[in-house]
Amino acid sequence: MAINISKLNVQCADCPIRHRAVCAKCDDDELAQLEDMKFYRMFEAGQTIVWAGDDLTFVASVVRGVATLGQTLEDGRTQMLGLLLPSDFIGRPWRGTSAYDVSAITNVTLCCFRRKPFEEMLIRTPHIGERLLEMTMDELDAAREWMLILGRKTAREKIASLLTIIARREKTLDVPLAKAPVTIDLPLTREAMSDYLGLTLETVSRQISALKREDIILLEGKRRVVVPDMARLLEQTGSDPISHI
Amino acid sequence: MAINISKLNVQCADCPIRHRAVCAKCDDDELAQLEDMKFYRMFEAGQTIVWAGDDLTFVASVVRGVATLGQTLEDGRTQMLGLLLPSDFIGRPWRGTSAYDVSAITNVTLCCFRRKPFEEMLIRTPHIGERLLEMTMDELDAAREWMLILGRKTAREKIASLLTIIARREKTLDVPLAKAPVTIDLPLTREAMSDYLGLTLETVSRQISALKREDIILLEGKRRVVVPDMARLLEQTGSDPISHI
DNA sequence: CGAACTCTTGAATACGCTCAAAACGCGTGG
DNA sequence: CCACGCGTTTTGAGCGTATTCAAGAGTTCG
Repeated sequence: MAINISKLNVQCADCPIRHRAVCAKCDDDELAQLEDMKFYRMFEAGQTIVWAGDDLTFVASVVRGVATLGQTLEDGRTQMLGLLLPSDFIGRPWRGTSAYDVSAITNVTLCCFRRKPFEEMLIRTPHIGERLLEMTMDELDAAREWMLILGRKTAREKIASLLTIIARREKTLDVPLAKAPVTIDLPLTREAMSDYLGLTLETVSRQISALKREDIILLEGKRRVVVPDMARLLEQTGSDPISHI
Repeated sequence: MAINISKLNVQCADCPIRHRAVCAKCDDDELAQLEDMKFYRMFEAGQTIVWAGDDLTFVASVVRGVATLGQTLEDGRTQMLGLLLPSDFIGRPWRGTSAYDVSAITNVTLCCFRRKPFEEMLIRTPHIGERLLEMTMDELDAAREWMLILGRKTAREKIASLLTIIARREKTLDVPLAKAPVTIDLPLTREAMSDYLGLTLETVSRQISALKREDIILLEGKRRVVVPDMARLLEQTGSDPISHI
């Protein structure tokens, strides 16, 4: 199922996520230990990486590609819980099964560690735990930001919020208040957006059409959005609360 | 504003949350250091502990009482993000301002640490970081569970989910599949429930009335709910996905 | 007893959903 | 190169759930 290239010799030092992933704070010696443990796995767009409830014998960092974290109700309703971009972490130490569905939406490369050895290293290497704590707290903030969006925003505000959040992530530059046009490449189908926002795909489509009709966004193809004036889009988000760094 | 009893001499060894809070893994020596740093603060029901955006110079554990974590949109819409029960942690190390509103809904006692000394201790005391990581991951799971509820569940399912979650927390006993009646003391007003569930208070009231009409729950006063058959209530939750530990 | 809350219930409205059909985009094969 | 098919997206019409607005009942406390 997964293409498993156990020991493809990629040097951690050259790794694109070296300074943002769970290993970010590691010194040379610690990195060497991780280098020794790691193995890569690749998944094709559309493949499922794990199902909720399945055994998960490894933890991993996303090296390349985009994956989604989601949950499904028995009757098929689904809710996306997060986008996993390069450097994001998959799995939970000390837990043997995945609580969530994880799926590759583009081709994905993971840098994996078997869970047990990783847990042991986590105990004896504070640098890893410190970084993992930071990352987990960031995830928690992101999840709570989504709770506000899901619980209290209208369909239009949800769409505008999604666009600004993806824009914010693509350009790590912070809020471009300058009137320069911003281009957003959506890694998501309309359906994936609806799963993220707790809407139907028809509602997503309608709201995007409406934003386009009002010249707040332009479409280049279906998956590329140009925002001529970011400030106007931000007005449509229901205005985020005190922007929490 | 806050009643500040700086050095009320309560021994950590006798503390009701000794084994669940951020200090749970600390040995005697580490505990002595915390003992030395800590100070208590008390807030009365209804008081705000911090506003989103305000400086937060301490971190704290809830010792007694119930507080809420929430966020507010400019136009006044609010979303509750979590309930803070005894042993839960408030604040984020390395961050000087609160991202959220924190309010006491009953009288609350906090065990506080000034942020800087706590951060220093966090670095030199892995036990604290390990426990904080565990707790943060639990919070993240809880937040994601709420995302599913907020995004995909109907009003009735939301109410049933809230009741089962509070029941689950009150009795740390796991799912009482036995047909024994379960009593739930709601620490929340209808409005607080609506803030939690992303509904209006009228909808909350109507759904609770409906569950009562169908004998799925009984009310003893407004704030006490008796569930004669937990299984029947669980059926109303839209059935949680694969119950994740 | 009255004031201030909290909670319940009703009636009308609106927003997003469901069901349905058609347009678009893109790769494959004739 | 065009025809075909499949998946994605758009758009429409009607419906249903939760909201809004409003009034009244139930509690608690000075």
